[in-house]
Amino acid sequence: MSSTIPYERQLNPSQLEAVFYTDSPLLVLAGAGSGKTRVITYKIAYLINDCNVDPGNILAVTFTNKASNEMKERLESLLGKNVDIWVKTFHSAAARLLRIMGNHFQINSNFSIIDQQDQKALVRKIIKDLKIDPETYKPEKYVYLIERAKDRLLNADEAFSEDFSTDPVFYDIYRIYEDKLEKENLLDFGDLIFKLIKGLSQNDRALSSLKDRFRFILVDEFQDTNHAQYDLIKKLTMPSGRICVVGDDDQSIYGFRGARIENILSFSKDYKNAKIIKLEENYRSYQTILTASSRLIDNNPGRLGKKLYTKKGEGEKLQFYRASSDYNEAFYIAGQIDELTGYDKYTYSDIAVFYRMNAQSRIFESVFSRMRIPYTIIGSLRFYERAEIKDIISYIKLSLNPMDEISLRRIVNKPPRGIGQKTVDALIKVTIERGYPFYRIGSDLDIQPSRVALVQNFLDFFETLRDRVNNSSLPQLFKFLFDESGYLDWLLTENREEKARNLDELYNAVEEFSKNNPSSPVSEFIEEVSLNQAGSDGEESQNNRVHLITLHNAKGLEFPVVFMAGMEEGIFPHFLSRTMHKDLQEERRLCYVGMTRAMEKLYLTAAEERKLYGNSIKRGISNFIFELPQDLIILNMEEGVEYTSAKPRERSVWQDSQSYRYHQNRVSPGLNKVKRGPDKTGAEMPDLEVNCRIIHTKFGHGRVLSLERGVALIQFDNGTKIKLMLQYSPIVKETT
DNA sequence: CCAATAAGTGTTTTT
DNA sequence: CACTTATTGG
Repeated sequence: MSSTIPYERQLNPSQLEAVFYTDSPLLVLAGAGSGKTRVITYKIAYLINDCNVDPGNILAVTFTNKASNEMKERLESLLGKNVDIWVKTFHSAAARLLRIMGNHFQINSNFSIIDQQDQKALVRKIIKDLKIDPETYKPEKYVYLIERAKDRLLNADEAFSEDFSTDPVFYDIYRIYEDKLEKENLLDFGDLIFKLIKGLSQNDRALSSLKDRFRFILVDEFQDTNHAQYDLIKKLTMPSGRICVVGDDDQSIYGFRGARIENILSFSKDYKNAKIIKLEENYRSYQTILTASSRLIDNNPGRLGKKLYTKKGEGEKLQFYRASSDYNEAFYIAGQIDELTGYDKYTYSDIAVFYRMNAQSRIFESVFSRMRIPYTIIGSLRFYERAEIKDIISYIKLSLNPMDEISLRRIVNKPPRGIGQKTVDALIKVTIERGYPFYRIGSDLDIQPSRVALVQNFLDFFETLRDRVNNSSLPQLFKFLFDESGYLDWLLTENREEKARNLDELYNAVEEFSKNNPSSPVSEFIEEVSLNQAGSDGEESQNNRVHLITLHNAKGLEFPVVFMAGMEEGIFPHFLSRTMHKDLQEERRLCYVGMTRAMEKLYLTAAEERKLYGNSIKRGISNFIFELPQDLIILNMEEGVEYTSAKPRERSVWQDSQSYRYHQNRVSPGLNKVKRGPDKTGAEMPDLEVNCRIIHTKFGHGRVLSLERGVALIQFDNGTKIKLMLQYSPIVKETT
């Protein structure tokens, strides 16, 4: 091959086959760590470089914005030049297309995009307006149903005739919801795909021009596509068949959001001449990690089945640790991190702690900062979901789309302007009745005389803002908004300095964006913000920190050392995974995903008692632990803590788990006692004094009673008095 | 209309 | 626990 890219040197035979194969639709079944992103990237490069495909004719779909940025970067370094190619998420691609061609199918192209918070608020309002009880008719439930209906390409009427839900109220709510969005020119996430498909199926010309434009489509993380997304793909690639999808049925973890693992199975039915290539060589983990995780995932029925192998060798056994409390669990992990970074070759950034829910990150934050372990939280408090950020963004959304009631309500009285509920209601009523943007409404507005001037003030400000939106640079616009709206002053007088700091960060993001996209209009920034729920990057560049991250967010990443915390029945697998969408299997896949992120060392930890939402609850060890090959696990635990599975009451939850039966009352024989590594040497003795408060990894909080010759007598808060040799004890001084 | 306080509530994962 | 929503009194 006369190519400038050394494919043969950088890809194995199966990968090469996948990259070069273009004769028919291609499904690449790529196991964890088998280089699937690499395959997609090289394939795109191959198409451009060696097959003379115009980059503009390629559409590559990724699962997150982060992934798409990464892929773009890799691609550019591979081709050695900037390429104008669409590497986007389904949602951002659809949004962009709707902006461009929406006018062909009755979509006003300055629609704004609402997020889940807004959806929920809107549905709650609808429920209240219907005068039914939000207790029994929970907004979350209806948001969920509406989203699923949209995935299935059903509007309210269609859902009704298809008998989509057994709940009759749902159809009323959905209908009103649809109506509201339509009137206010708003689209939710599901609409982006849904409306595009609808438009395309009613407009042949638009469809064929799009097919002509995207002559080759590649989809990453195919197992996480929903019905609508797959439908869109089919619309665009049938009958041409120029499509390549890459996925792994074992890593499908977004079923709760409509992802259909079956899409992988359907692929070769839908595309009759599809070719399937499996990638089974893993380049990431040692064999032990692969063996253990395969055993776990084997418990899922109906898998396509892959046998991952590695040439990296056996590696170490997994470690399991059970602490008495969540607090001690965090301390144990902190202690291990100390050792790993002290004696071993590891740096902080080699290490990640995974957990099931964001709420679990708190305890690590407090323990790590006390133990001076640098950390960064990925994706938790999502930046663009913070109230102050949404407020500012809403001002701009409103100026771009003055019919946006949600945004208007949001900001009309922030900061306080003397415009209350009644006045806003009147304002909106007229807006909707007349169909005019509200700012054109003059004196015929039915409000208290004392409010007229106040409303006028607001409208005047808003006029100026609209002018700025059109005529100022992005940074200027935001500066204007911060200052002239009175928002920043309001925050400062209210003593919300942290929020003010967040606005600074927003300003940085704005500057960054306008530097990278000098010619982009404001609306593009807003769109990026609306679709990029993941939030403030930039933190990512902070070097050498332990990553704290949810299992869902961990997909696609890898770390030399991984801790999976909270391996408790009810936490992971989460107890709601049964009621909401009875999917223990998905939880198991999530566990599999977590485990296969680890390259060298994998620690699983659990607490006997854990505080969640205010009260402490005791839970058994996750059944996932018992599904692993026990001979590949080194067991450690705090004294007095047992290696047992869930309590009977909790266990009844898992009637549907094939495995629970085997583990009833299982108690491990001959455990290792708490094993402390060769840790703290004399060099690192804590500097304590009599009476100071300390924290001990194992025993918790206490106070120093006496000190002599490196031995401290400590009174622990739980009543026990113990003499400890400082040199060997996991003690730190309490710093609060 | 608004700020402060009380009450209550729901507890996963995210484009 | 931490957050949102409802109520009250100014």
